[in-house]
Amino acid sequence: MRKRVSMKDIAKELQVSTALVSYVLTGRENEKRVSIEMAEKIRKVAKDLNYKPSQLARSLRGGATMTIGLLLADIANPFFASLARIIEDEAAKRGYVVLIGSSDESAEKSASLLDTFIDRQVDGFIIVPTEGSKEQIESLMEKNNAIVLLDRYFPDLNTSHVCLNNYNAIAEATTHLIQKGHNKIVMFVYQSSQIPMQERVRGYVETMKGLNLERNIKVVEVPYSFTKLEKERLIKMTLQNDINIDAVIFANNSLTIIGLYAIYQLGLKVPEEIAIIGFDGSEVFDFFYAPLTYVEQPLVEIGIKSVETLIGIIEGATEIKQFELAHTFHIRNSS
Amino acid sequence: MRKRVSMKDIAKELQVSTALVSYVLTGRENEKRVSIEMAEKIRKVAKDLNYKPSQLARSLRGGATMTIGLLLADIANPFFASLARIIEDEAAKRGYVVLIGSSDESAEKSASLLDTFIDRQVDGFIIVPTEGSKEQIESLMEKNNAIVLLDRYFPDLNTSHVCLNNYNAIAEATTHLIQKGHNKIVMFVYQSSQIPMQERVRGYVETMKGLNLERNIKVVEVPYSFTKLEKERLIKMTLQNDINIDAVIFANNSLTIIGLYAIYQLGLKVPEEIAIIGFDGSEVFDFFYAPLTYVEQPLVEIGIKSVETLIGIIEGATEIKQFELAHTFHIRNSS
DNA sequence: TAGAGGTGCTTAAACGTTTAAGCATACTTT
DNA sequence: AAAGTATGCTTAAACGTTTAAGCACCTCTA
Repeated sequence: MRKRVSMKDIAKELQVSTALVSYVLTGRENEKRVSIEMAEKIRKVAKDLNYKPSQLARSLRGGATMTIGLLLADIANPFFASLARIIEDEAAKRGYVVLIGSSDESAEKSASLLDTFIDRQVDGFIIVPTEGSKEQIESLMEKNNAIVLLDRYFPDLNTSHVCLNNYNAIAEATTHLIQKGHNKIVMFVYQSSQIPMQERVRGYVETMKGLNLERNIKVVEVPYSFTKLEKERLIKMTLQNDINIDAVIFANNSLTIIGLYAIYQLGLKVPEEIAIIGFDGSEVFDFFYAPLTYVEQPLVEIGIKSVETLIGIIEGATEIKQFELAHTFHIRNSS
Repeated sequence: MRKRVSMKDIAKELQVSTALVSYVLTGRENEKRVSIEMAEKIRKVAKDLNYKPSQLARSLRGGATMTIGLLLADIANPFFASLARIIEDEAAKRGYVVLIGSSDESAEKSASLLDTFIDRQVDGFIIVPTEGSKEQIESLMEKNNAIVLLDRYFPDLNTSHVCLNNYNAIAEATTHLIQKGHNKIVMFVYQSSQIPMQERVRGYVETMKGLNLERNIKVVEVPYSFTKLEKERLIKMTLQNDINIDAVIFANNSLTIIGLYAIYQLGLKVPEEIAIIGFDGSEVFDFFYAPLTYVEQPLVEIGIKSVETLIGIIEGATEIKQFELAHTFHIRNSS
């Protein structure tokens, strides 16, 4: 790599100090009373030499790296990939660059990725917290880092967050199924103490209770650590063992897709033998033999709000903002 | 944010020079003849103060940022998302961090993202080049940057690259269809002068010629700029207007998925009325009413090879490495 | 006993910015 | 004519590392 062109080179060329060059190239020539002629000369030489400021030096000196650390569960998961895309675009608009990491829902990986982000001195964090990462978040908070939690949060941690109103989403789905005449509804969720799952369960449970279907409540907890095949088997067994089940709600995207494999293999008629409600949307939902009714999250809004909020904090905002955004419910053939 | 702990703090604490601290903490205490006792003390204080080196300062001084710029077409596309995941993991293993950008196949966005990468002084680039970005790559090459092209390349540019052996992949697919008794095979590709598309077309055309089916050759070029709906419409019209068509090959992932929507809407029986071969795999392929026969790319191998090659170049390798990796052909119900 | 060599440390510059402080010089004002 | 102020620039330190060069001091060898 050829030697970088630095302010020093421009300064030398014009026999002036680097201070002057800095003033002009950061657009503070008026404030710093640089003569118009000199400003022009500096800009010209900068252009001629194809000068590019070193973000590195700027960051070292100024403290800000204009970098955001984004910790997701898995970037290969379409839900997070889309979110990442939106966040990157939004961040780029504001001059920020995004470092992405995938925790795979492991607290260990989460810790190690957060450490990397710290080493890189990111200005702020957007985090989809995994189970068991509460202490990590707390430790970041103690050090006064800018943080926005995404998709999930810890109720006893006073952080900004952006997520879905999970209760409402599932409550509407449950109500819809009941109105359609289903009442033996089973819900598949990930075994998780995290708020979103809890809220989704609550949305289901309370709605069932409210319509006097308490005795029909059935929540199946699928361990996240299961392989795809094990999850599929658990779903199949559940549906086979209780033939009264006439509807299922899958509490998230990957469970929905795995669930579809299970139902497909069981050869169940949808929605006659079983109605299905999925989560987050996917092309798969369109191609399943009964196009799926599903809950859609407002991805764009979630992405933009999280970046906005984070940059707000980075720039000094102290107010804690907690967004619970509204879902969209798409009714199609599976219910 | 609390003030950072720097080497200076450690040095002050022990009344020594920062040089000594640096020698110890970068593990060169022997080489630099630091006494064992002193080394121990320094390590202890570093730990007590929870010292974290500043990558920023290190980079500024040393030149290397331990950062890779990864330019994709679109991170929200599952193919690229999976690739990104593999590349990140592989890079992380070697101490590198990855900056990701999505060009949307636009040369302008590509230029602007590459500029961002340059500003951030990435040590190397992994690039899925878009049409019209040849000059950008050339300009990077002139400045002696470490570059690996991914998925595509420019034949007259002497860069390292990692991609699929596209010719073989489509040749096998074509042969398979013909063996199954299809001979009016149409291929849908993106309008693109890029090598991979050209090679895929060549794989189809030469195979057809080789089996005396020259007059049946039909390649439909879909403009990338079309909306999803326009693409779908073009595919539908093609299949409706020529009722002799008995098989289709979709030359990439997104065309396959859009094509499936089209075929689904036309209500064609698969493979009786039309056989289908898809590209890259997707859960959708499993749920289509005839699970799809498709060409799979060796994602993991592609990802790892590209990182390996790039880091090789960063570390001084001058040899140009060009990989054309082998596909896997999955035969299922659609053909 | 002088020189060679080893040991354990320090000094100071360098990477490329930003920025507070200061210094001439010229022009106004009273 | 002295004081004030505006103009246009420079100086030098700072951010947190790395590293070449050098300085004492000690021990060995011939």
